[in-house]
Amino acid sequence: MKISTKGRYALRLMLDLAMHDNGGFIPIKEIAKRQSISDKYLEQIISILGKAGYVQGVRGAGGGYRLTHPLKSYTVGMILRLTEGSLAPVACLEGNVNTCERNAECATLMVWQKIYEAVNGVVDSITLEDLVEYEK
Amino acid sequence: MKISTKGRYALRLMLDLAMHDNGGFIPIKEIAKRQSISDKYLEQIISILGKAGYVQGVRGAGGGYRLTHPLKSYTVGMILRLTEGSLAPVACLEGNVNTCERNAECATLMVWQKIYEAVNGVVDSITLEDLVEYEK
DNA sequence: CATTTTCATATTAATATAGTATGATATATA
DNA sequence: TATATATCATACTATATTAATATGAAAATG
Repeated sequence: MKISTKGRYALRLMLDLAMHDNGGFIPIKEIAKRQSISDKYLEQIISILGKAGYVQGVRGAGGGYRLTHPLKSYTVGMILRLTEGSLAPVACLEGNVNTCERNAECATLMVWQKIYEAVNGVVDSITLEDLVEYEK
Repeated sequence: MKISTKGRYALRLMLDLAMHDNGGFIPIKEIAKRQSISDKYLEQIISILGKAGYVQGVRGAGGGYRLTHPLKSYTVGMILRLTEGSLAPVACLEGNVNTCERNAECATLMVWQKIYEAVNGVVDSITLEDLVEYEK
């Protein structure tokens, strides 16, 4: 039941971009240094965020990344789901297809559903704006 | 953010014991067959439950396992924590020692704490009795 | 054209997961 | 007492995932 470094770093990355946003572009190396995370690993992670349109990257000297939307439009859930994949505690709650044929009689499924809803409730109710506010 | 087979099987195992409780001992093989789980793997899992006193095992012909306490005294949280370990979404929320020196300034920690509390809230509020009721 | 930075992909070490496999020990029953 | 049944205890293993590292191409700036 752990969030991997990928999701954790992605959140710290987005929060770092939010905290240091001055309209310009922030190089990954700066963030990596501030957050004490491998810059090459961060590159991979931010690439996911870039492809989803959460951040914009500009190459070359003076380049870097910046957020593309207002802080309040990023929920923690969006960021974690993008980088971690589904936050469902079991695979049979994922996607469209119900792979497990025991679903109907499965009492434990109720447990996983409730955990799922509880987690979603938390991550979808917190935005980057909240985190920036909190950090100040 | 997945619950492993260990925790999932442990819960199904306990629920199976609860559903088929007739005062006597139920062999692992029976449960394994009903639940379509490897009996040798179940043996390992129930051994953990046995050491914690959640079930009692009796060897030999006519032997097997049975629950040691009333259904309502087993929460899903007890069973999952025992088999999965802590349900904390990040290691720095675990145990007594705060390994991470960033804790004080860490805004993301707030997120993990809230997830942790939400998950605990769910699993500690559901008992085996609830699951048996639900399955009927 | 030299430097900076993103962008893209391949490789790898370490760890965790999900079991199998082997066999000893205890109990009931014939 | 022999046989079958079942727990109990460990050792082993295949596969997948995690958490990076490594290499280098492409683009932009001064």
